[in-house]
Amino acid sequence: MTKMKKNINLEKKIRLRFPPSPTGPLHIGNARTILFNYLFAKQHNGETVLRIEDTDKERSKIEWVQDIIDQLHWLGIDWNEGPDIGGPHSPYKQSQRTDIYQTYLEKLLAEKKAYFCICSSEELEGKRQDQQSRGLAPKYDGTCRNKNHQHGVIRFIVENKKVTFIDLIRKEVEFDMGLSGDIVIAKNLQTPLYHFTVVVDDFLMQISHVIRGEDHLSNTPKQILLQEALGFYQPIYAHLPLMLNSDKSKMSKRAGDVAVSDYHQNGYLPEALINFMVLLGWNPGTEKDIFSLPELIKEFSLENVQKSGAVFNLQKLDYLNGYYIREKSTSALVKLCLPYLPETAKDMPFKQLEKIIEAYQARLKKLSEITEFTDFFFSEKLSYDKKMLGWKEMGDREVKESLEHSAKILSDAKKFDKKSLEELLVKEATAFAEASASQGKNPDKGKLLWPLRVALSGKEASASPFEIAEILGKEKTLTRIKQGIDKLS
RNA sequence: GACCCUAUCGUCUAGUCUGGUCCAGGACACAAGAUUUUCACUCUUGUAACCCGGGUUCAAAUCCCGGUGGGGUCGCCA
Repeated sequence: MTKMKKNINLEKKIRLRFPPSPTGPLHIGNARTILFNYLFAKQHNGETVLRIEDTDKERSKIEWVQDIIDQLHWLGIDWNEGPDIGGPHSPYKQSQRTDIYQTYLEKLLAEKKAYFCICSSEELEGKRQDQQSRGLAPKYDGTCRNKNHQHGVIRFIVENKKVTFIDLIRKEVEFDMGLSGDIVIAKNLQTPLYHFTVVVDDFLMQISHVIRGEDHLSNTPKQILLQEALGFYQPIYAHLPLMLNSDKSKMSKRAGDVAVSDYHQNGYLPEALINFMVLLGWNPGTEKDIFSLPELIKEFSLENVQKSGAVFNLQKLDYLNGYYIREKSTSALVKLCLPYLPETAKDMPFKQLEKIIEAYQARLKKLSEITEFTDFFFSEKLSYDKKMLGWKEMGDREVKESLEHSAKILSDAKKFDKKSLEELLVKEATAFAEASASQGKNPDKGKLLWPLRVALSGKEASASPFEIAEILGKEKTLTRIKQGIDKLS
């Protein structure tokens, strides 16, 4: 199909992993990485594994595991194996795999490929600062390497050699590991650390491709050395460009909305978020820019992934969200908007709610905006300044006449649906403008329609008076016009 | 600081491999106009970029060299 396919080892099953760390709610950058993994796996008929990387006991919390699962489901992303559904490589939480890691840790120790180190944090920190101040790369000096200690943290002996690997996005990358000291792979036999658990699990879970953020690029050679020491195969790597703040710094360091749940709660649609995230670093090579998840599975390609970081641009997300909101059926949108509507909305007939939502569908960028847009449908008394009732240069007297005229024609109206009301009011508005215009050539329909609309909505901007009047019904419409008139006298 | 990655409109990007069709295309944002009682939608138009300096070539956004900028990593976090 694509050139990409030829690079893939077809003898091995395509298996990708989603490895979030439950130290907080699912991060948008992580979600994007998972999305790319998901698309790649699906496209190649591969399998996906959700693996919870919770080796840091202090920072990991079960509630975040649930958030990760919930938000991924909300986005429409699923997996073949995971802590929630089990699978042949259970368990899928690293905190439950301590025995497995211990076996491999002992193997490394026995083969003298790792050793115990008793250097204190303070000592290490002092040496690090000293090295930095002398312009050297901070690296462990190997004090404990041949001391044969029987306790302490476990360090892996990093060979002094060059490690080269192929990255699917960046081609060949080379690191001189002589620049790196021996790395700590476990605090003790029961407490393994990231580099070690990743390598062991990727092997045991038979992961074929590791697609992750560029921040892991310089971690890769360490993990490759670990794979070699353990006799594991090497997965195929692809490092994605990072998601950036507007100041171009790494997005994970930003304060503000970085959790998928934030976007979820603020009324963004999963379709919009998916479409937005994939466009941050990937392009289809065509001018198409609207993609559903199934389309992405077909068209995604690692070859079209950008090499440099991408700034997170909220305006584009808003645009996409507005687009997908407009694409929704009205009834579907009502259900989505319900959480943002007052309690009383639940007592309202569904048909009525549909009319309200329909009137605002094109104006919505986020579901949450529906609250403010439509609050006047759910309150009895409107509070607005009487000055707002006047259109352009109209004085109080003129506004009052206008509203009284509207009240009269509306109370006489036989039909109260928006189409009939529009016909009736546009005709009347034209006549009203012509009658009151002393010298104006173009009848300004605003003279009748603006005061009416403001009296009904209490807002500078709203849906048309025809739509609002239909939804309000005759009685309420006339009451509001009366309330408007009362403000003027 | 060392190492690694990277560099096209304000932002996301196409084009770079295989130099000419690119006085650089699309999208968001912005501006103007049309429609319109308002806002929004929709439509039309516009502003706006090849990091810098050399070189190769008839010709460079595209190839080469050298700078510079940005990012990441250097943890008993992941």
